[in-house]
Amino acid sequence: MKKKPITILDIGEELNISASTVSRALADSSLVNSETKKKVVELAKKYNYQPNFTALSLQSNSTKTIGVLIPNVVHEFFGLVLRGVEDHCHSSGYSCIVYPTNEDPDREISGIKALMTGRVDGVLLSFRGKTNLHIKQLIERNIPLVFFDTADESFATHRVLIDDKKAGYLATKHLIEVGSKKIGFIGGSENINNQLRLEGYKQAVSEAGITIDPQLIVYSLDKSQDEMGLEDSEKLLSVKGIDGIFATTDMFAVGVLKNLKKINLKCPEDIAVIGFSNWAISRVYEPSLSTVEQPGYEMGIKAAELLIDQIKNPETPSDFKTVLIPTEVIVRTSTARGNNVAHST
Amino acid sequence: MKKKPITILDIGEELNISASTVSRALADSSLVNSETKKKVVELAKKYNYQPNFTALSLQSNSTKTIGVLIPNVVHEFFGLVLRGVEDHCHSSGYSCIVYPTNEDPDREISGIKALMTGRVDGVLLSFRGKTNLHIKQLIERNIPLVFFDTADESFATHRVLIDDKKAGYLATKHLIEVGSKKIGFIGGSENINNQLRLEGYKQAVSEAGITIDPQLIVYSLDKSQDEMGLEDSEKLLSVKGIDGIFATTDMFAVGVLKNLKKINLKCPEDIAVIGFSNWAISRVYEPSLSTVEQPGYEMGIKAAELLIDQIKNPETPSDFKTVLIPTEVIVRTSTARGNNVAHST
DNA sequence: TTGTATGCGTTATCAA
DNA sequence: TTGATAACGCATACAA
Repeated sequence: MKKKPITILDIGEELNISASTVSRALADSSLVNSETKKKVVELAKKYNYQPNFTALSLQSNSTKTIGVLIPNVVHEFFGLVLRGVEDHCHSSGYSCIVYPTNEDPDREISGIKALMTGRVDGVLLSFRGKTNLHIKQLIERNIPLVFFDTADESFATHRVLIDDKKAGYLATKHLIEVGSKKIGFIGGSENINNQLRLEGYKQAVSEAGITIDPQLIVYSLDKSQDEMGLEDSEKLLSVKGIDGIFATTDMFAVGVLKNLKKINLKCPEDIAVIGFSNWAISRVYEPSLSTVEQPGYEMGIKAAELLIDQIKNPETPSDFKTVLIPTEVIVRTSTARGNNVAHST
Repeated sequence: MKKKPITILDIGEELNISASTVSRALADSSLVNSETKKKVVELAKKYNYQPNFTALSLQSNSTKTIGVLIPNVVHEFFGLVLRGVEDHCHSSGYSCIVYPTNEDPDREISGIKALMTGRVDGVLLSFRGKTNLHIKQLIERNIPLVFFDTADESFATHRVLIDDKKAGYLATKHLIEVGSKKIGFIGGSENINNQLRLEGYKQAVSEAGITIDPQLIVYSLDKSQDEMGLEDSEKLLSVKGIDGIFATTDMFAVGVLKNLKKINLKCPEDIAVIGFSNWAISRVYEPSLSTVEQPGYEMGIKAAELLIDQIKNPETPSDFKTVLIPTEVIVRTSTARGNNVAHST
């Protein structure tokens, strides 16, 4: 039995004035008698009047809400992105509808469809492929759209990314600097981020005059609970003389560290390991894990900022930006050897 | 320049029929001529017509949306809750507006206020205190409300919780079973969950005929990045003869394990350690950490289920349920001693 | 200073 | 079988 919320009409009736006057009084309009204004405000307070959000939206044609399609909410990086998005939204008076897609194309499509019905003023989206058609429809409807984390070049939108290739390059270069010569690459899945990180890896290896060895490059298909890629990293570690590993996620790097203990290889002495993302576990694990910072919070803030700016300035911007959030290598114990010092951040 | 989305009126004009007929045709009403129906459907498809969500909401007085006030989105447990909530919502045709409150009372209050304007059909809320007044207003407005994780007894609502006292009891009892006699308790903050877990701890200790020793009970105020409570657990470990520790979070338990290495105490041989929540890190860390499962996903599913049921059956239910999601002790290396065996889950 | 009428997009009711 | 009209709650242009 839903009790009907009080409306300006109810207030007007009780005061024998029209709804418009109530509306104006509540908006503190200068055209309204201060006596009646006072009465209205008092009554509104008494009944704890709240304007109906849906009516406001219908009339203003804006919902003050954005949609966020995010691959995973149980994830340190994406969680940070979401927190950044929400922080900026909150300070701009916006709300977020969150659609965790769990990397399922069907969920992505149904999310995009839901957002095409005018329930949000804009969309934040991590592009995972397979949804091109629906994204196109979104853009055709002129619904502001900003990509984060991954983007499709073919769409004219703002993008907020990290430079994955550069990050992969820097991580690999760091391994080379601490003396690694036979460096393995282990990636979680063959998505675009990991492909770019692999390109960076290849560039760094080539620049160092080392031949790229395909048997050192592994994509793990491990979809187990923790996705540590234990089996695949074991295989990688069996390559003779391997003395460095770049893993595209911290979890995979930890999987490597675990396997190292089993086969009695010492890290960092025998083999240096670097991960990716700077998750809590990289700080906590022993040995602590060198990694590449992936600033999710900043990415979320920036993406929300660009989106809301675009919502507020609806004339189609001619200059779509690709914002690259800076990353950096964080050196910890797992690569602390040679003339390098471990920072225990 | 926001392109106006197409409406049933537009379609009607083009076909020289009224909006009502279009509406009926789209609803596949049997009262409409199959010829015109066909035309309408075709045109709607051609223009990719989507009914305006806001108008639908205003007219039906329901938004098919729920609000979720959640303390933290960068958090394995709450992330799982959110995933569960979203999964159930998705399969019931609902969307979620997420308000991460970051434990900030102001954010909680502004979230609740935002939800009082009719933009959601119901609210999911983890009660953190200090917002009693606003929650009361929510209830007075007959907005369906379900508590998860923590609840305030004074409100008549459904609740989805774990039995924290029992969980604390079982964790401590497990330590006793593996031979611990002088057991420390370390909790992250003095919130209601931790207080209940402490009660369980006390009960188990007392039942074992051990006197409760206040110096063995510590609440850490560590608000550092990782909240491992390193300093406080160090203090606790300095108590002579301590041979078991129950930490109310896995992160704190890991902090204990780290400190043990420093002072050359062996786990589980010299001291047994059990955490709480069954986070990924408890499986990954070495030694692997015994812990108490805290089923966030199930909690989210159940909470969303109760809320949406209540939304669909608006007559005020007389029997508010308190659903306790079952928990269990997960035994790993950190307590594997005596006649116990480590399960490496 | 206030009231009336209109529109936002849709469905439902009533009339034709 | 279809159309006109009201209603959802609000803001605003126009009339008084």
